[in-house]
Amino acid sequence: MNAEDFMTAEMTVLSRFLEGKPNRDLETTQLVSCELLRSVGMDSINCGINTLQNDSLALPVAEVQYALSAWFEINKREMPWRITRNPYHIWLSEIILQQTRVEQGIPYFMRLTTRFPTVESLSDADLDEVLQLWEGLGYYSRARNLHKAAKMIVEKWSGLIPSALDDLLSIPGVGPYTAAAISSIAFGHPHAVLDGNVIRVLSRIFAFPEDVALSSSKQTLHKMASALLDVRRPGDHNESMMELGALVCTPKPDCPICPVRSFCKGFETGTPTQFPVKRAKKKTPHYHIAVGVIRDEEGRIFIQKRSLDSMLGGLWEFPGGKNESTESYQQTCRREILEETGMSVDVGPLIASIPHAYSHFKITLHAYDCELTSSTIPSTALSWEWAVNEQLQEYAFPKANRLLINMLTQQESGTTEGNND
DNA sequence: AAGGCGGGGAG
DNA sequence: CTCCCAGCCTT
Repeated sequence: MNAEDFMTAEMTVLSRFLEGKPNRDLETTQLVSCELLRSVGMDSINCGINTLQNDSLALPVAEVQYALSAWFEINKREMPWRITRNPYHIWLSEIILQQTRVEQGIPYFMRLTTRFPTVESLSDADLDEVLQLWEGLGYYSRARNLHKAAKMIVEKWSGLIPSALDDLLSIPGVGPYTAAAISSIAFGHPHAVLDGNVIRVLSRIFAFPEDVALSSSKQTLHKMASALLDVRRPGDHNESMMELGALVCTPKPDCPICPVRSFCKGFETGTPTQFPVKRAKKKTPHYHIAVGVIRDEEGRIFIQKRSLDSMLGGLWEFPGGKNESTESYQQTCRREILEETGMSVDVGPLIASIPHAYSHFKITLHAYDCELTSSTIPSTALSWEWAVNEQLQEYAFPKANRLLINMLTQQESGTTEGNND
């Protein structure tokens, strides 16, 4: 087909789409080839609902692309990183958005780009400051890798984000998704992204019957995404797939308003929510953590910095640790503080018990008022500080620790200002 | 291939 | 409560 015929075909497809008459049998539309489907085993998979047929799975790619682009232009949300193609901003936004909702990430993007307008300014910063700006966003290895990556980009590429997939993949914190996203959105290179949204959309369109966590499934889904990619506008296409997954093809999908429902096997069979197929995850354990609030003679509070390679690495915390169930929480508190810092304390009254959920376990943080009984200088391998209340705002703390700090601050202001109740 | 790694919003 | 989000890294 020559270019002119292709244009004509596209116009035909578009006008039919706009008339609400998508037509699977248009001979001018590109089809996801049966060869592709066969190569990934989709022609003979019994998904338990019905046996999938090549014909019922073949997608008119041009129609789907038009449906997606038309929907996207009308429905896309405004985001601060959508007003630019500055690769640095695209990179930063993609790191922020890993496992993170757009609404949650926006204020962090604004603060980080304001404080660090360039890769150089980010690479020159202290990791502590980056972590402080990242506090509350979770997955702190992203912040550590971001900082490490900035230094690498300055050294290796003179501060310019590379555009080639292999170069991007060599950057700490940049994996297959992020590399394809930066490459396509910032540089217009034809790489399809495969994230949680795209996996959901594609697994429903194709009624993909296998566990999407398997690497073989990822490969298959990526081939599908690549076959569907609109190489004339890769970035917009990728964003439209993800936006569809975020706004329409959600865990509880709104199929009646979906622009591609007429191409969707999941919709056709009335069982879109059966996809994507995921194995049940095991339930999370619940730990009890006891920590101590220790003040010196000047009323400053003891805090320590978590090891960089640990969970919540680089953040600050109150000393303490996990209860071993053969002991009381007070005993846990005393034992852990001695082990971690070498300081002996008398454990006083309970200040608060704060519940908190992590992704793979739950904790209750029991905080005790502690009295230092040894004059020993803390002999911990970790960094530590005696900090006054105002300073506590300048350190990065995990969520449960931050809640405790807020309670301490409230207590203090309540006693100094006098309680009217 | 499997598990670790945060926090928040939706239902 | 549960689910899951513009995933990456280590083992």
